[in-house]
Amino acid sequence: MGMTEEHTGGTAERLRRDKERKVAALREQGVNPYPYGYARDATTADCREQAAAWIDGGKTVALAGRLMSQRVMGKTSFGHLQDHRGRLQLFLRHDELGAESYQRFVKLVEPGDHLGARGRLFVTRTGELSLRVESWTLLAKALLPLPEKFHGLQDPELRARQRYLDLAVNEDVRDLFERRSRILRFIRGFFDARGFLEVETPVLQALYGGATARPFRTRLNALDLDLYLRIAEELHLKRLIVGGLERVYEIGKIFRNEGMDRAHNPEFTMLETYVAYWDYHDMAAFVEELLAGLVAELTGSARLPYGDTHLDFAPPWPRIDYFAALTEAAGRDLRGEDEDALRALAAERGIAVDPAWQRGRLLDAFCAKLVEPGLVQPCFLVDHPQAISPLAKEHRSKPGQVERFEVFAAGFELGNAFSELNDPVEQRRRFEQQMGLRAKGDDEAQVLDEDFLRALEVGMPPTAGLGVGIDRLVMLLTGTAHIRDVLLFPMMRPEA
RNA sequence: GCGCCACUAGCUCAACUGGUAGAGCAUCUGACUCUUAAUCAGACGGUUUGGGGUUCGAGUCCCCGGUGGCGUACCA
Repeated sequence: MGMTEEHTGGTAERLRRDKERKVAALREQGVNPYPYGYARDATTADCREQAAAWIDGGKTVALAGRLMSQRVMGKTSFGHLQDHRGRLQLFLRHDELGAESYQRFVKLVEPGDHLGARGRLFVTRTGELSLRVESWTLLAKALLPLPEKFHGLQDPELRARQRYLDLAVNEDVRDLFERRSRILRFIRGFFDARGFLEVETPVLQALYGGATARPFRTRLNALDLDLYLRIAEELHLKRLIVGGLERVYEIGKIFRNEGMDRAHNPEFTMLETYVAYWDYHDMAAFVEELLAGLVAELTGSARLPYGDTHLDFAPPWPRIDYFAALTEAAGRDLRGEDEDALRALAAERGIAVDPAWQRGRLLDAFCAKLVEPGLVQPCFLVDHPQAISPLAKEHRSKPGQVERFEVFAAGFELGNAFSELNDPVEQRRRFEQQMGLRAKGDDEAQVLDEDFLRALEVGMPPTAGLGVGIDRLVMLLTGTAHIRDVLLFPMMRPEA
């Protein structure tokens, strides 16, 4: 054989054994490789901000973080310590730490381990702010290696599956999720400043509604009951308007049992808000202010970089009538066309349609294909057909249309809003219309909800409602092409 | 769903028309008291995604499975 026992197994196994051996050696030296805490008193960012003063004052600081690199040069060593605010170089000398501590750092510590380090700041000959380490403590020993230091972790599958590693080594990923958090914080602040109540409504529901989508099913053993995961927040939030809460919003997970691609994850975050006594014009102005504010928060102006150009969010944005846009894109007015004519035209234009779809959804297929991709600058597509908007109020002057808008930017639908239908008799008729579509095979058509109708019968004031897909908003605001990259833990097939 | 493509060491990647699987980083040993992709010398590490087939011979060609990427369809 010629191989010693020490060298059997793959590299991964050997890397792990080396680290386990180090853990054992540390314990033998009386060092706990997994202690209980560390009295950190500064971050690497604090060090950078206060560098001049702290160097002058000879201030001793205690940092904590993950060792990302290690350069041992005999009796001097360098390394980079990374905390959640950045990195700082560590400088360790044999004659300053003593043989035991120095050798322990050289022999038993590796990139990937968590350390606490105490010392004074100085600037090296090459000009890098560094910590001259006077004492250090192992805070947690890693048993797996970090990815390669120069190329890092690039495989998109590994990055998504092992987001902890991706976050540990890819700074731009940490930065993106900080921006996502800022976006959510800004939104909450915006609503809170205007007297909105943040609420939470059920995810598990006996009936699903509020959107056109297929649900996930689950089961409640205690009540021996089949349940659905919600596909929208709408119907519960409107019950709250009936209850007199007047201004509510919810930011929560929605689940839709449909395709996955770069713009769709089975679970995603939706913002919905409902405001009593507003109509959809009020809501449009509100959306303009919210999104312009968000863009300003992230870029300092109303302009958002987008490809070679930019999107201009300064209000007001154009209002584009649904049928006017459709007529222009299709080259003729589709309002008078019957289903057969629409199907023939779809076939002619290469637009895929489902045989179960009725007129309304056929029209929307044209819109999705011909109109929406061209909506690059922020705008509102307004006054959709009633047939595809069963929860929206009929338009006050356009027969067959409803008071609804969809917000578009970069060819993406960012939000959907309407003057909410609050006539319980008309709402029942619309539900029955939807149930008719279901019976004809459209399994995405909406389900009649008796309790919601009862709520409307108790009386809902005139109300405007809005839904915004947060993940898509984050994609737009951060210039991210794939929804996977704005989700910390995107849906993945289980590992084999 | 469908179509195309990819999968080689822990990570990032090589290996011509089929002919003994390599490198850098990481790891281990040694040298080195201002380095930073440290450097220098040496060593270890592989069922080439799994299974089957063709062939004297398969990382390479064929078939089936797994996972992913991109495109396409629907939904936010």
